[in-house]
Amino acid sequence: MKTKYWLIKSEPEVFSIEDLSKSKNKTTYWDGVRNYQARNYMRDEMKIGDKVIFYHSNTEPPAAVGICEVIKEAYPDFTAFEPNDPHFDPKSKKNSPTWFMVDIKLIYKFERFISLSEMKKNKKLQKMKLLQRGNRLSVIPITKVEFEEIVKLGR
DNA sequence: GCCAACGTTGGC
DNA sequence: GCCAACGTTGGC
Repeated sequence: MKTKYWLIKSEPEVFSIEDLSKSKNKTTYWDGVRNYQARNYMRDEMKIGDKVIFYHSNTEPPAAVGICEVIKEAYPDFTAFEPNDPHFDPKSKKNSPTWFMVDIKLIYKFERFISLSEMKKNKKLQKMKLLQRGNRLSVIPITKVEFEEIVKLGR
């Protein structure tokens, strides 16, 4: 199975890479994806061993902050079933869930965060969907070249 | 099936 | 805090 590469967004106020670093086994379930396209990527294409850039959105500055690995493939996002959860979705049923999550484990946090503006200036990263206008997806496929370029900058 | 209204995302 | 760009909802 060929390794795929992804970029996932999180608002650090909600869940930051420091939070992940402090989590048990540096592992978390990636809950709360409520967009069909992002869900399809997670549910249908994310496989164990895939590599993931962790990105901080809606903060100053927005930046790539570390790398993770997929350690569990898609299973139902149980937060959609819990009425008190901010991600509750009454349309998602336990016997036919709408929403899915994967588990990711931190590989390491970057020594140097790579800001969005730095990525915009980088020739090798120009085609990333992250940089395209109006992009709002929280799970974005990237290429191996893009992944390795960001890792090189952030190491 | 169209599309206006509304809600959310996320850079700035 | 603003607002452009989207996605979703629901009346018709």
